[in-house]
Amino acid sequence: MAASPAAGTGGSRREQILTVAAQLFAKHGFHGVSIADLGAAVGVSGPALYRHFPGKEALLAEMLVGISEHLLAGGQARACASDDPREVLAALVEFQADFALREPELIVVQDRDLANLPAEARRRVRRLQRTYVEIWVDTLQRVHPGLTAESARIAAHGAFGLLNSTPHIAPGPLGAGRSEGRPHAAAALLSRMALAALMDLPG
Amino acid sequence: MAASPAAGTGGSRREQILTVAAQLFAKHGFHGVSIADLGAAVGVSGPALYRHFPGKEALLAEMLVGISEHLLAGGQARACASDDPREVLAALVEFQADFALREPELIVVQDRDLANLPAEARRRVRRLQRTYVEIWVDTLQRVHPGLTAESARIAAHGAFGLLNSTPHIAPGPLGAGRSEGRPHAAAALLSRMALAALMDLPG
DNA sequence: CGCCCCGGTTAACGCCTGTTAACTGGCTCC
DNA sequence: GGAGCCAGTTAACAGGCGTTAACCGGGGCG
Repeated sequence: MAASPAAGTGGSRREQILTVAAQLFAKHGFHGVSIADLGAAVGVSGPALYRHFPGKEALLAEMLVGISEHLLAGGQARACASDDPREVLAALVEFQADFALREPELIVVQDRDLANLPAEARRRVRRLQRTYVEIWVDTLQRVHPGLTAESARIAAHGAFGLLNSTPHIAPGPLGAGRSEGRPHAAAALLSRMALAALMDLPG
Repeated sequence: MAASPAAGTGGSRREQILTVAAQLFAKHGFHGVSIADLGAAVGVSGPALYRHFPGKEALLAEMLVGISEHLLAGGQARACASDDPREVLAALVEFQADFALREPELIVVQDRDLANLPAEARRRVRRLQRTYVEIWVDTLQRVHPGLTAESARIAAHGAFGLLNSTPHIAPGPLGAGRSEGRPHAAAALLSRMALAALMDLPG
């Protein structure tokens, strides 16, 4: 009735589609993946996807809005967790690094296919992203009192670029393994770099 | 005869097409721009482009190969310009920052639409990129003797992500103006961040 | 038992796109 | 002044795409 079927798996088909779509979109781009491809990848064929999503763009919208909301929520949680802006900054960096390393496909799709969203969803994602960036800007300005907001914004975007470089790492000894247990060496390295860059700012 | 027509303008139509294509591809993605759109944007209509390029993919190929060659050439020049690895590193950072700030569309297209290249061109671009990265890796290892090649590669990609974040900067006081004369404050800020990150590496 | 909705199928439609064909005005060069 | 190429044009084609329509098996429930 009100509850989704198979609550234990959490509406598995929908989530399976979103997961697979993220991988395919990351590899071939939104327009490079057809509905038929997507269906084939989850084991059904073609128009079956319309039983779960009203259209291809809606699927992308749900994916990108979900990412933005997740990042914003995580950012807000870290921002409220401490009064020391340096601690907050370190937590933000670690959070972003962890996400970027765990979900590189989402990182790729988010900034590559934003333009393919329908206008309304695009505005929504942009707003969420802006709010997330403002958390970083505020924190940076509290760490560096003389820093202008413009400079802080550039620095924040730079840090994102640094931390989100994970998709460019060829799978190898350091970056390898989706194993979530132990701390990744790559995440540690990138976090360290980001903190060094962000602590050295003028002001 | 052997010389291209209008050597003074350097085959202006071809270059105009490439420039406009870069802007459109950066905004809408390779598959999001039709040949007709492209023609309209340069003032001709549709199939006229086939007088200058054998096809849409070939156009993209020429663009991406050109970028990779330009970056590699610039990188090799900086690498040979000094014996002090720190000076080389600083020069590499400045070179990349300058390019990223001057040609943000090319930055976007290069890593977003690599997958849309025909196989042969893609391999060629990948090879050029790998060679460019190796310059950075070598330089980093000379600055930090204990650094492994894997770590250096991750650090290099991270630095690229940081420096290439320029397309995400909303046009504003710091990032504004294609005016090439005075040094951009944004470029200086990003270069400083990148150097701080790269000098702090372990090893 | 029979109803009905959920999630799937295949067939078909219409649009858009890359590409080719056929044709044409103008500029250069002999 | 005519030949020929260069850079355009419009018309047409074939293929692929997102989307819709029509149909159907199966499991839960009254």
